[in-house]
Amino acid sequence: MIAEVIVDIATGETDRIFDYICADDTKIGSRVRAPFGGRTLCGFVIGVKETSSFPAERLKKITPCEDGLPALTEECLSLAKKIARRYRVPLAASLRLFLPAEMRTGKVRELTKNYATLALPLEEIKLPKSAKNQLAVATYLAEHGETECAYLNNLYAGGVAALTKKGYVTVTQKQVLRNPYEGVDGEDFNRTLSKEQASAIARIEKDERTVQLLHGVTGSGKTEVYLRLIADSLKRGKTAIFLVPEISLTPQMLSQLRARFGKNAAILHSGLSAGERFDEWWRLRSGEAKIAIGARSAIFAPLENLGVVVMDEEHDSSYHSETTPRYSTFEIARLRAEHSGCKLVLGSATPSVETFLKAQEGAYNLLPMTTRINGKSLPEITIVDMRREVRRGNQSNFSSVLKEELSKCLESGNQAILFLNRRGYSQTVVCKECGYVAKCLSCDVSLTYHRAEDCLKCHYCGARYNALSACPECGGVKLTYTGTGTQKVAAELSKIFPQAKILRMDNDTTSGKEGHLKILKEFGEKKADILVGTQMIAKGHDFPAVTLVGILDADMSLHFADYRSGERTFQLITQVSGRSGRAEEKGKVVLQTYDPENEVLRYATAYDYEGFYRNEVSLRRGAMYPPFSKIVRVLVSSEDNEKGLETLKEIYFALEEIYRNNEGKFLFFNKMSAPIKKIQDKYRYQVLMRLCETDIIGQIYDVCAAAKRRDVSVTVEENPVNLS
DNA sequence: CGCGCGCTCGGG
DNA sequence: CCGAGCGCGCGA
Repeated sequence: MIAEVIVDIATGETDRIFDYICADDTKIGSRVRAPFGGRTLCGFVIGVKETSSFPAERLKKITPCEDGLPALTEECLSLAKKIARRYRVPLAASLRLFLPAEMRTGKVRELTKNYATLALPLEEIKLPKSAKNQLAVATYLAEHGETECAYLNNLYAGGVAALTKKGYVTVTQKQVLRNPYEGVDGEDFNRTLSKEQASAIARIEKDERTVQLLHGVTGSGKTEVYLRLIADSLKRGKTAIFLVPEISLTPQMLSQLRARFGKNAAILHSGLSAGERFDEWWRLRSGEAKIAIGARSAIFAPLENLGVVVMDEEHDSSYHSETTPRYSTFEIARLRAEHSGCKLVLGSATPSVETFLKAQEGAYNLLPMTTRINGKSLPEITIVDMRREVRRGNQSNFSSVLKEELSKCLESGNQAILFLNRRGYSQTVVCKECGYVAKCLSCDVSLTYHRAEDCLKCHYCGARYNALSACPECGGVKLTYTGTGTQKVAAELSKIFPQAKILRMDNDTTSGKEGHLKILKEFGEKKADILVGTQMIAKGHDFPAVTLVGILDADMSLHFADYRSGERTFQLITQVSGRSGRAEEKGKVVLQTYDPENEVLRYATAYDYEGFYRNEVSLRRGAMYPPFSKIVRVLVSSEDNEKGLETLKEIYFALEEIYRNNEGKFLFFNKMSAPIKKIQDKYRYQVLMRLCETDIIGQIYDVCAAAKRRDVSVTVEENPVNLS
């Protein structure tokens, strides 16, 4: 037999089928070891046939990997082909999405444990009286049967080894699956469904459309709807995928899922060790687990026979892949749902404009959930005009209203969260004499001062520099630190409220993969009174004692030159406000802004999503922004400036030709250097386009694929999330 | 003249 | 992606 093999080298040149001689029982989708140009590579069988057109004497033989099952299902294979075509990546690159990384590197293997059994009946085992441990082991085995060696060795050191040597005990190796959440057991609040929840479920089941949009206010009980749909799917003998944003797989969430679904749920997330992830993946592949839960990559879970796909917080930016292929999780989710003939359920309190428009047009089924489960109203949001504060001589980050509310909150023994609406919060170093700004040598961005370590760091490449005592340009010593960071806010805060315990959460304090969970846990246990942080603290954590949320600079994200800034600001405010008043006491939100008349802020403080949406959609339609067009950026980057420029030019001329031939399909076409001209020593250039007809996107990908060369990376981004 | 490095090509 | 093969530049 001949196997058609894709070797696991993700480059254009090797992106084709290689024929190999294989055993008759070789299965499509299985992993193999393939001799390839002097070395042995991993490969995937994507087809089998009787004969090859390649000269028979040059064909080599593949050997199977002992996986038990083909790693790739037929659906995975056909999806991988679609992805490779859609994003113009080698098939090997799209196949990789479907496998846990540890499977390819071969670093992680099955975990095996040794088990001991008695080789002879206990009566036939003759031991000297002094061999206490051996006697004890033998007796234990006679009573309990097969037992893990590690357990016995712990109790009776050396016993097993001695018995084995004498032939009284046989030891066998067995594969065991690591169980990452063995200890996690939560209560299952098997709540009775509210009328609204029940009707949402009924309407989803009845509707014909693939995509269902649950638009529910914070606290309306969307999660319970998802869990019921997943449980229903299991009852029908089917499987399910449950996607959540990157950071929301909190311990609370996990214990709830564990309690509800037990071992039926496999959890795939970055917090797992490589071995654990490997085993969770195989539990899904083998059918032992039927629900895959995880962030965006869980959409590639090796499940067959899907009954439902759920995408919680549909609007969340973590669903956009940042690495090639830059797939859209939604697109893939819909393909999988369509393939299995099941529903794709999206949920959000603040759906993306694009999704909501589709729902309004009837392409998706819109399911509103407007009442909160606990019957309480949402916290009241007070807008504070910071311009007036400044006019009154208040230069600090805190308005008098916020200070007052903070002290009230602290007095009553409650907790507060202060939110800085900005990423990469920066305190830059500026020389007052010559205007010098400290910049990274590898990236074209200014450095951020970190007080705790007394150093300067680059937030793009992570490089560290010593703190400056004098200006390197003019030698001046009058250096100032501008901008506000969480550090500065926390410091100011402890001056105003010296008795309060303050916790900080941002990229610096959350080193280590579980760093932020630790901080959240501490705060949840009321070990601090105030939590100061960036976006990270906005996501669905439940802190019952929090009764005050302060948004220090609500309009920061409005000033990004990005068509999505209004949408993002609305989502952020809604999400952050949801942190206030989760339990008995009613919560408050103080929103500080320099632009109090801003429409987005007005709609957000009124919790008026539909108002915001109508306003936003008419703005976008007027300006022909997405979803009424598509923004495409081609980003060229290279360490070699000349080579990069050359590639850019080639791409630009080819694209220009497409532009000339399809003028009606373009709204905008421009070549420029990227806003950040250098990142990690790579020079960056871009071509920006806005398309009103998207059928030429394939041609754009083709041009970029053709221009690719050594040492130059070319990426195509559709509606990019950040344009740095 | 010989070796070293950089680029091109092929791999089943 | 990686190794083989070959061309050209430099040093004794």
